[in-house]
Amino acid sequence: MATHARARLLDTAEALFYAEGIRAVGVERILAESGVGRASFYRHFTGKDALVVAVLTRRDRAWRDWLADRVTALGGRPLDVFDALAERFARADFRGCAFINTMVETADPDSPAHRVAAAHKQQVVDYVAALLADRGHPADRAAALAHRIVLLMDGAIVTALREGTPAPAAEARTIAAALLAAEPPGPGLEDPCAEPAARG
Amino acid sequence: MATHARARLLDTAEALFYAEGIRAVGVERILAESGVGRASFYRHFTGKDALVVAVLTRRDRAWRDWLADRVTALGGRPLDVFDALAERFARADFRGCAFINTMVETADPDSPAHRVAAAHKQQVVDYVAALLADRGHPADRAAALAHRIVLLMDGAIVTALREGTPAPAAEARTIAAALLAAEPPGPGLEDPCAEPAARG
DNA sequence: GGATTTCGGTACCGATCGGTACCGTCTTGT
DNA sequence: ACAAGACGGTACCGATCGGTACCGAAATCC
Repeated sequence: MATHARARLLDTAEALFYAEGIRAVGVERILAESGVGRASFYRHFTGKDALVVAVLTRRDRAWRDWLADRVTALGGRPLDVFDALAERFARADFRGCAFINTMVETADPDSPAHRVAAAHKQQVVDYVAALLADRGHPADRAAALAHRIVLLMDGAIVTALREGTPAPAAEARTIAAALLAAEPPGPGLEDPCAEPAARG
Repeated sequence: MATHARARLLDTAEALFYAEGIRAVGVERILAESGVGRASFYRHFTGKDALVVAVLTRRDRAWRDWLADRVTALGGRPLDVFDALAERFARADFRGCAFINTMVETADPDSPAHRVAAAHKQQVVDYVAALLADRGHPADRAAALAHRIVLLMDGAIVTALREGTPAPAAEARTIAAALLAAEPPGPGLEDPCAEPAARG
C-alpha cells in the first residue's frame, strides 16, 4: 500500500497552497493530486482548516531550520540571511513568503492559520536577534536591529515576488549592511574569529 | 432612482475586496451590500474579473493621487512618503497594500488583475524617482534609490500588517534617511529653497 | 406625455465548495 | 493464519460559486 497518506496530503497541500493560494485550492484538488481517498483525508484531519494549520506548522519548522542551516554554512553572519533569501528567490517556483501570503489571504487575525503565520515571523525576528547578539550587539539593540532587518527581508521578498528576479535580496543586503555599519557592536564581545570587513 | 449602480458596485467591491480578499468575496455579497440587482451588475461588467480590474484601476489612480497630495502637503521631500504611509497604517481598516494583496491572491502573473497591480507598483517607483530627481539626484541614481525606497515601503507595509501598528513606517523612514545621507544629491542641482537638514 | 433606457428582484443554471457515510481491499502486527 | 486497522473509491449532502434569462417598475430624454 502506498505509505503514509498523511505525509502525502501535507506534501501535496503545501505545494498547491504555496503555488496557487490556500483559498484557490480545494480539497478535491488535493485528493486528486495526492492520490489519497476522501475518507482517509477526513480521518487524518478534521477539515481543510486543520490541514492548513498543519501545513503551515510543518513549513515553519522546515523553513527556519533551512535558514539556520544556510546561514551557518555561509558564515553565520547576520547579513547572510539575505544570501539565503537570494537562493530562494532564484527558484523557479518562488511565490513569495508562504506566511505573508497566508496573512494576506486569511484576513481574520484571530484565525488559527493567521496566528501560525504571525508567530513564524516573530520567531524569525528572534533568530536574527540571536545572530546579532552572537556578534556582540547588546540584547536590546539586537532586538531593534533584528526588527529592521526582518523588515528589509519582507521588503525584499515582496519586491522579488512582483519583479520576478532575485536582485532585491542583494539590494536589501546592501541597505542592511549600511544599517550595521552605522551601529558597531558593543565593547569587545564580538567573535574574534570574524572575517575583516569584506562582508557582513 | 438610486443613482449610478456602477459607482456603488465599485465602492462596495473595493471595500470588501480590500477588507476580506478578492476570492473571499462573492458576487452575491457585493450585490447584497450594494443594493444593486444581479442583472444590473452584468450589464456594467462582463463578470467578476472585469469588476476586479475596474476596482484596482480606480484605486491605483486614487492611491497615487492621494500619495502625491500628502507628500506635497508634508513638504515634497522623498522621505515624506513614509509619513504618508504612517497615516494609512494608523487607520482601523488598514489591511496592507491592495496591490500586493492582489498579486499574492492572484498567482497567475499573466492575469489582468496581476498586471494592474504590478503596473501600480512600477508607477510608484517612478513617482519616488521623480521626487528624488527634484532634489538633485541624477536620473540613474534616482531610479536606483527609488527602487530601494519602494522596497522599504513594501517592507513597512507588510510589517505594519502583521504587527498591527504604524511604527514600521517610522522605522523604514529612518533606514531610508541613512540611505539618502550616504548619497548626497548631485552637483548643485537641488532646490535652493530646501530646508536645512532636519528631515528628508 | 410617450418611448427608451436603466434599474432592482427573482428564478434558474451547471459547477464546485467543504464535509459525511459506506464500501471493499490491502497491509501489517501478532 | 488471522484479526485489526489504514487505505482508495464512490455516492451523496446542502451551500455557494459565477453567470444567464426574464420580468415589472422607475427615471430620463425628446
